[in-house]
Amino acid sequence: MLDIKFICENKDLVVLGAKKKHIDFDIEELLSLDNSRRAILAEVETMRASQNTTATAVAQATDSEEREKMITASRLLKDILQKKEEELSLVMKKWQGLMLQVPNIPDMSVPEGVTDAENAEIRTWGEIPKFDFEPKDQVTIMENLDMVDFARGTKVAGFRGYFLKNDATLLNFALWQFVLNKFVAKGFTPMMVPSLLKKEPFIGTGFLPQGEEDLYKTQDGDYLAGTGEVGMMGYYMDEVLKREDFPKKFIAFSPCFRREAGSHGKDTKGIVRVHEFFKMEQVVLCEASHEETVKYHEELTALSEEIMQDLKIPYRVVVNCGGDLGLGQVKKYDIEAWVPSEGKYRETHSASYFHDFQTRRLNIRYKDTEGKLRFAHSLNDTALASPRILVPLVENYQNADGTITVPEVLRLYMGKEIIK
RNA sequence: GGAGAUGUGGCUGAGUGGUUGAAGGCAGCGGUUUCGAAAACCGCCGUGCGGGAAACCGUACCAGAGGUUCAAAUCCUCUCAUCUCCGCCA
Repeated sequence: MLDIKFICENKDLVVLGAKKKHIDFDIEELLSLDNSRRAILAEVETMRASQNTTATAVAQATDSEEREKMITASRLLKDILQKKEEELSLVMKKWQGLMLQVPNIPDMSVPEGVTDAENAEIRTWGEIPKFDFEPKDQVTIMENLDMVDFARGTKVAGFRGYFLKNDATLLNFALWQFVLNKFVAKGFTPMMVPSLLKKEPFIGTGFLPQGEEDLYKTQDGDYLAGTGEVGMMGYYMDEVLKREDFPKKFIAFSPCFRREAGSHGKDTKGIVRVHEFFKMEQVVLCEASHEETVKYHEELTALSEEIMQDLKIPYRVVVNCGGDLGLGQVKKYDIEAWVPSEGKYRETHSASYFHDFQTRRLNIRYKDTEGKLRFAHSLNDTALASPRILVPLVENYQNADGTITVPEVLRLYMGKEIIK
């Protein structure tokens, strides 16, 4: 959410921002609604003031006739006031609905574009492996080694269902432990966060109301989160934090659930796109300063890259184009890992910052050096998402005989060097 | 799931319809005193929204949502949370 005062004063910026994100948004409707909101509010408050004055006078009145007169007058005004209040509440509801639709303004450095095809590569890392044999794809490799069971996965869990087995399970736990240790060593607070959540943190983080079709919903009106960011950001909802405690850095582990409503035909084979997976997410809250935000954005991205470098998986970093940004995101980098069987890079990490878009909705504040309450800034970035990460891992590490070499950094946790 | 109790500001704790944004205490901030500190004393000390250049004015907020009333922290209804007991359970 943006500040309504900011929207009023920077109409052109907001319009250009929405355009760059290719999000349809009628600012004139909001601005005119905001005018009526203020006008009606002024009327209501004037009437309330009058009622309050009368109530005080009634309480102090000694003359009973005078008293009755005042009560009658107040009764009359009450009806008019109630009608105005209803009008105000209707306008407010509509106003709030529109306010939730205003997209955050993308950074200057975000490239123009509509889809992820127009994301701009900013760097690559690692050598694309040259196999002296025909490299197999994730499904073949893992099924041959009895690491995954899709047939029973779909039997039990339906479309996109899967079981990880044997060394895939061990590999997964090795990855979690490796990543967790790294982030704890770097001062991040390790968290296990809930995924079954009330709607407020979803609205707060920007996943609702727009993204509802991609969320699973319970019969109690709760939703399942598609990322630990939702629960982690909700953690400090409606709180005032200490400025001295910034930056707050978390590494949040959680199960993630996505309906993949918009991508029915995509990635139907394997474990790239599944309804249920696990993720460690980096989440940072910092002071409301663009410079601070940019600093941490680069830092978080570098940490994700460090994991890929430790794992020695070739990747590239792209800066996402305007059309590929979410409602609240100001700027986003994706890390894409090389997938040999597809001959291209596939997204494994995503690092975004939001300025105070999320914290304003979540009401997460702190006192600045002048004692003024301000909304904090928030950022998040994937540390590791699994099982997707297994795809580039097993494909890049496959051997001619069908075995997989375990990345060096995982051997300690995995207890073996070769998966065969 | 059943029974009961509770929910007031950063904390503690008064307040059962009328000038209560809310006594008192603690914490915090500023000052007097002191070489400095402690103690003591004095003052300040919530947030959102609207208006205003500002001082400030108005309005709303006593878990949340509705209702009764000229007037609600106070009365009524529902919801949520916490605590105690029982049941169930990883």
